[in-house]
Amino acid sequence: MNIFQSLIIKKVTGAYPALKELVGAALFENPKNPEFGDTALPCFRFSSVLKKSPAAVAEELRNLFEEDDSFESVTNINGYLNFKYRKERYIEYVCGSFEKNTLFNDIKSYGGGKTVVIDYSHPNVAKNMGIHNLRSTIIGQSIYNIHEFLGFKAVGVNHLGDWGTQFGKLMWALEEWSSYEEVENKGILFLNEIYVRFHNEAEIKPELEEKAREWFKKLEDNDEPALKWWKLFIKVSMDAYNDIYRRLNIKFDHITGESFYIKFLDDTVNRLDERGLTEFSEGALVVKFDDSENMPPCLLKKSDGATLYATRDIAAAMYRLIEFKPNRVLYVTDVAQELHFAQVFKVMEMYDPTNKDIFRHIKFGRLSFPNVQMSTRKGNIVPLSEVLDRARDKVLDIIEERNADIPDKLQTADKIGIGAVIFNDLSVSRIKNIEFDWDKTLSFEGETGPHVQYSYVRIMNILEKTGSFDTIADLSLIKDEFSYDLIKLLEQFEPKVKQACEEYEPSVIANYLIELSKSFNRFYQNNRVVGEEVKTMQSRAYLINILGTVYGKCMDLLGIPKIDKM
RNA sequence: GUACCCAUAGCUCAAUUGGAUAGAGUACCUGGCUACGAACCAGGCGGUUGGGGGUUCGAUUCCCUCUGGGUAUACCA
Repeated sequence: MNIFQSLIIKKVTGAYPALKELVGAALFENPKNPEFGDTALPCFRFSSVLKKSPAAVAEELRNLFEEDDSFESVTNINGYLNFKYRKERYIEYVCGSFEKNTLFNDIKSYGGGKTVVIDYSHPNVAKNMGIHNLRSTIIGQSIYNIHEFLGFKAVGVNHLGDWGTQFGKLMWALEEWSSYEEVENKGILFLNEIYVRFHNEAEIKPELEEKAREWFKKLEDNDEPALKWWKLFIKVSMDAYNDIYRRLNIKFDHITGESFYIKFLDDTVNRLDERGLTEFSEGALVVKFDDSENMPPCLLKKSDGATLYATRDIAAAMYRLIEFKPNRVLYVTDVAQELHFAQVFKVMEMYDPTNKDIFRHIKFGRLSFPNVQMSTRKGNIVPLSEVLDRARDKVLDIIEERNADIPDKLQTADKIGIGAVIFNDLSVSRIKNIEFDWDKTLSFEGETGPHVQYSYVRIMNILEKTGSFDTIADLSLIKDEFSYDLIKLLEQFEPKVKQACEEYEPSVIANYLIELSKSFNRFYQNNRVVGEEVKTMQSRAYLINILGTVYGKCMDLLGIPKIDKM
């Protein structure tokens, strides 16, 4: 809420105390048609309290502002009370709030240091990171960035899939067909090949599955050769993952695989036992839910006594509660795991009712390639590194065509490719399924990553050319509608970032970035900065400088690389 | 079978969380570079918000139902 809106509320509740309970920030709306005004107060909800029609209420309230010189006009249209701010005061107010980063400081206290644990990316060791890992990784990182910016204590967790019989398969296969050195040299793609080959052979010779189980048992028993293989898998995998994380600017505070929680499993099951939550059903140890939950039971142990995915996630959840004392724990995964997390969270709540509001499944829709079925076993997943390389190469072609003389072409192309891939993902609501489309993603026009980066380049070029100056900009020179629209949009920065945080929706910021870009480009078309009369240039450069800060921050929050020249 | 999610312009998506004449991009058709970068700007075309009921001052939004698509559904993760 800005100072004008505070003033409106103060006057309205002063004159009509009965409205006090109804009036709040949520009541103000941005008029659909900017001709109406800068902010609007819908009077529909007041009408029942004051026993008058909305239009009559609006008319009465309008009279309160007859003498008020904070507003250029106050009009009553269809039950909406529309306010036009006194422009120069509004401009001063918005620009002032960005001055010396006071607004940023205000935003940064929003989280109040509350701890939010965010579990994202979590690739499966020895498996190549594919396009299916992409969404979790970049959505998770963006949510992390947003929380951190808003003053939460964000804890990024990479929960590696580093345990299970698939490692037994690899160990047996490598002992037979390969060597430690070969794996070390050829890396993770080689492990994928071996994995596929194992499954092909196992279709003919089912006894191989038994061999794999034997090797996994060796691993569970800390057998030295098995352990050596396993450690190699992790090293080779992390090398590959870190390459991608570096390119995408992904960071974690804790990297702990499933194997880390093995030692807590017995204790976890015991705790649930002590609360009387467990029972045997069809030979398996389960937690059953109330009928109203409409969920199948959560399996803790198979009939053979082995633990399951859910058991490990419950153990991990309990560990995180103790280790991080979080106010919230977010799991950024595919929507397909909805039931799994619903079960795990319910078990956590049954164990301790105060856990009810802590855990959240941040689910997202499928990202698919046209005509590609994902299956690691068949080996036809699309490796993420190849996607990024291909994006870079396609961008490189376009750069050669349009602007061949920029420096660091390869590096720039990589950043544009990455920005394109990230923006393509983050610009739509999480829940939507996305079919990856090269042409759409790498298009340089319209609502795309390259376009967002291009506008930033233009902003920065202006600032580079105006240089810095000591004199204070004369804001009264800002009068045109394009600047004013831009300023109104800049005021939205704080609410937009908060909304993105509350809804765990980076797309809110992506869409805001598009709005900023459009508004800036209109400004750019109609207002020159460089070459104008000094005072005018300074006032415009001042505005563009604020825009650059906000724009750049939004790019940072999404993880879109910033570029000087493109 | 059951549960959850999705359905808005030819296509990809928004819509201030129940508000004003449902908005952008793209595609298509016009017009604009002797310019701080035309990867841009201005204009045009395009809608029974999947169908039908209901709730109310007001529904793309909430409820019911039907249709179409997706996901999950006990010893994989």
